[in-house]
Amino acid sequence: MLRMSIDRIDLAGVLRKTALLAGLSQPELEVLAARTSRRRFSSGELLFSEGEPCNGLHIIARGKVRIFKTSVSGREQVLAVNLPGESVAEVPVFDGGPFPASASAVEETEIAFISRRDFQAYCLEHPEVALKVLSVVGARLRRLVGIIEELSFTTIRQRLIAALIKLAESQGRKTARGIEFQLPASHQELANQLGTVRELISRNLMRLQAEGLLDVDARQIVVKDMKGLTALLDAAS
Amino acid sequence: MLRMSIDRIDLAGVLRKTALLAGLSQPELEVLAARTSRRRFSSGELLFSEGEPCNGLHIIARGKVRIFKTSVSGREQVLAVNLPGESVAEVPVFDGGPFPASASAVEETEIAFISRRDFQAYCLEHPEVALKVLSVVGARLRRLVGIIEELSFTTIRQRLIAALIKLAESQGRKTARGIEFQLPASHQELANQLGTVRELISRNLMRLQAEGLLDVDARQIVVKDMKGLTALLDAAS
DNA sequence: CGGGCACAGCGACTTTTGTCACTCCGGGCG
DNA sequence: CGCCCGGAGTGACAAAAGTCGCTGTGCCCG
Repeated sequence: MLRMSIDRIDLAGVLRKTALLAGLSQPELEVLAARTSRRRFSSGELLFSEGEPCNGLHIIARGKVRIFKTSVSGREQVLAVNLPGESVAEVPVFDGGPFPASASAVEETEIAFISRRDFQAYCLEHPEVALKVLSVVGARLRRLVGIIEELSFTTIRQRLIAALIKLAESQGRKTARGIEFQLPASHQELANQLGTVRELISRNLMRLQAEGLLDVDARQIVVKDMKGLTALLDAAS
Repeated sequence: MLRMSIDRIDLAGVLRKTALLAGLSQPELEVLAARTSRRRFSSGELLFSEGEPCNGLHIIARGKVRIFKTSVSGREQVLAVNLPGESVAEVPVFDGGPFPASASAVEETEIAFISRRDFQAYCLEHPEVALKVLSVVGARLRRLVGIIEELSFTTIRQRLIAALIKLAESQGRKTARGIEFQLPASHQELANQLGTVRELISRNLMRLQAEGLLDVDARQIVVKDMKGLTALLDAAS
């Protein structure tokens, strides 16, 4: 019983931190929390698979979730990676259709789960929440359009360069040798995110190294010539 | 004055037929219609361009609208083609951001336009409309995911075959020679929709003809071997 | 400590895709 | 009538992407 109540309080705290529900009062959060269940997933585990029916909203309380499509030949294309406070699969909650993609936990992950009916009902009573959902879905849609743009207009080399620049800016430490950082994932996973295969990541990294722009040592990257790198992006070949 | 009132009635009729607003009562439609303005676009004209701020919802009363991205090198990727009764650019209306893509009229087109503030306010008063918007946006998102899947996993040949099959099923007439139909657009436009260039459409059509699956005569297509065609799709190389 | 495994590097190809530069054809129009 | 134009077919390439098959290298685990 005590255990139960601790869970509840905890859940309300989680819900308060989600973009979707930010700004709701404590009592309102409690109401939702009471209707929320927890689910735990270990690293690599599937939250759900493409095509399955969806019966509720997933909110990430802890961990990291990867949304992706799988091809018949086993290739994957990552559509998004979501962090705590973000929600997953908002769309099928509202249009009643199946999941458009699969989701897996990248690390040990905890999910707060609200059933479709409860959340829909809640939105009807709180139209401002519906509008929040709409803007979250909007952000998702913009990212998808961005992915399409990349896939359709750029080469893998350019996508890789863009990803490296983004990483350098967000994670990089300046050292005497240049801007240093670690690749956040295996080549395989990077390939999945950029829409290609492992080998091309490897090759293109080597090529950039040969051109003197990078130093690559396993996952450790040193950007030696940031200017040159960004220049390659603008030069749309 | 009479002219004005005819317009109003007409507008309410248009609004009633849109998926977003289906099910609203006549008086409600009138209220919205009163806040709606008309815009006319001739074939090829731009409704708006990617990156511009968005100040309202576009509902297609008549005509056909093409949503697309443009690359620096001038290539285009079509994201959607929308018909009367459908809305365009729902997302930026709600998240306040700029248009994620451009839109042009494919033919003579008439738009009913509702300002952002008016439509948002309306959604707050009628939460069920917000949910409708959500499911329309959801459908859009699903199609984008489909495009990503195609771009990431399939070759142009396969995309073309898929498109031909879809056309054959929706537009085809059975004749002695096979299933006949006309390509709905120029090779250039088809290329824009499949994310490639004109030449590849041409070549791949020729190749399918050489393989005996099709007869191509300018835009006239005769599918001689539907089975063979669908077989090529399933055979994921 | 030996084996299994995930990850990465790499050579040798094959296919696909994209680019250029023409040619051809069928209107429409001055 | 002669010309211009947009749409389409095409050959010759060049580049990018993908496939196979191995090798090497840590690392965990029995």
